[in-house]
Amino acid sequence: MKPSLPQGTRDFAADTLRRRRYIIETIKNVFELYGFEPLETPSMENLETLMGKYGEEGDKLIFKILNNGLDNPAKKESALLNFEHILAGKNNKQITERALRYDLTIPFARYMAMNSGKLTIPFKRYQIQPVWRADRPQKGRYREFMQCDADIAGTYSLISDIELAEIYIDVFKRLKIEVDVKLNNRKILYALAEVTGSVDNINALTIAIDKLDKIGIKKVKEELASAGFSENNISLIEKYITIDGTNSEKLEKIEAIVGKTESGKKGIKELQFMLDYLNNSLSEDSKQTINIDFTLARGLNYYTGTIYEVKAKNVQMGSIGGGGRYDDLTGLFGVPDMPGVGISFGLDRIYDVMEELNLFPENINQPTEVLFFNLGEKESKHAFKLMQEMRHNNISCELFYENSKLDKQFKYASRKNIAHVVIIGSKEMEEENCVVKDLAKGEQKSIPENELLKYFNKLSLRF
RNA sequence: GUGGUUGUAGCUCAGUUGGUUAGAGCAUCAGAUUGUGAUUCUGAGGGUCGUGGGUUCGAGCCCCAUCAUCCACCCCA
Repeated sequence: MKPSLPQGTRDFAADTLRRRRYIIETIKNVFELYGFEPLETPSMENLETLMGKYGEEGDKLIFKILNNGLDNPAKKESALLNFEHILAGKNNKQITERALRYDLTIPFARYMAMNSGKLTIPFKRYQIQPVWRADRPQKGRYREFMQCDADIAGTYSLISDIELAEIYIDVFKRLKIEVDVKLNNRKILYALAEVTGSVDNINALTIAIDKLDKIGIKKVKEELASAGFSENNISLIEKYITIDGTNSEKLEKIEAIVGKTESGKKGIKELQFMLDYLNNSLSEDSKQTINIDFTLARGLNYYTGTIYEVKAKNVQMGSIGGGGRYDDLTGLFGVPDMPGVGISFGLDRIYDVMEELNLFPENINQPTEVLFFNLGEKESKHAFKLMQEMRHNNISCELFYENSKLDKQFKYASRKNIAHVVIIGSKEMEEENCVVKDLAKGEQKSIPENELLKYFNKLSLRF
């Protein structure tokens, strides 16, 4: 059998993994700075936990797990019958009742619903785990990818929404990625639907305007027309989506369009509140990265208030983060009145962006620091003891396993990017010293054995 | 889910309108030299041409299917 990987999945070798961990650590550190606590949930959920939460398209992209025991001959007939339901596009518990998680928000909601009595409310959790989607892979899109989520559940306070925006800014500043953090509010989108009499058709409306920066105003209008919007409404929508200026100018202009409806008023007020806080706390630089964008819609249909989306500048890539406020997430699981707000970082896309823009620090790899050469039986035994002493003092070392020719041992060191080699041959053993060579500089010196540890400690190779 | 691209040695690729034993560079391994490495020289191994069918006297090349890849759409991180 020829080994291969399932579509859209990847192995990660050391170099990649170290860089991924660098990003994860950065995100994790910021999450913890803001008081979030870690949580992990199983890779699979009951199918009914996930179905219907991500819209029709989303349901199709959920990886479903086939039940065991379907090959039981005694149940063949009912299995065939049940499979008919699957073919008809319906789910059937007898065939599949579990699925791989599609995101981290719904599992979190499920967890909240199951533990609402025990948790300290508001509950702030972060979760960094892979998710799976049965999408066709393409640039920046994988079937297995890592999400890094932070959610706050149990408060309507917009301070939590504001904190999440700050987290986006902090993380990307630390990673040195220039970003555009887009902000909108679902209530404003809803208000637009109201004033254009398309509340029932809000999905078509949001999908169309969300595409503005991709397909342009003309095509958006065409799409609206074919979705049945009247000319009057289309020109109103055009006014809406072409609003420009500074953030506060945008808020002023939107007033004229949706300011008369209840939800419009509310949405504007909420955004205004957030902006006031952000303008007060952010540095001048960071203020520029926050941008109100009324065309931002986001597909997930459980959002009800603030919505976020982050795009990297100077690179062609889908959004590298997104999130929003949902005022009733656990309601679906029988626990009412549990509002929340959350954001997600797309690790894999962040990685791709950093790779493309060359943003990873040089010294991110922490290979072995010292390689002890193997120059024979007695010599290696002696070297081994010295090496263990170094290891116990947190210096990562290796001893070459075979007594091979020196050039082979040198090659191993340079291929593994090991900075120093220690050579102990019979001469050195007699004289109780060793030769330390810096491979990058090509310099070497003789050091007494008992000063070896001190020597490397001084170099303080770790960062 | 729809459409297209690509798949030849460990890696990057070449391979004429179908025509004998499928090539190169790099890498690998062995040997030649030095108790001190990215140099040089010599030699070697390694491919059921993604997989399975078909057309043909003959297929790496043509046809079909399938798997994977990259990309666009849909949607999304």
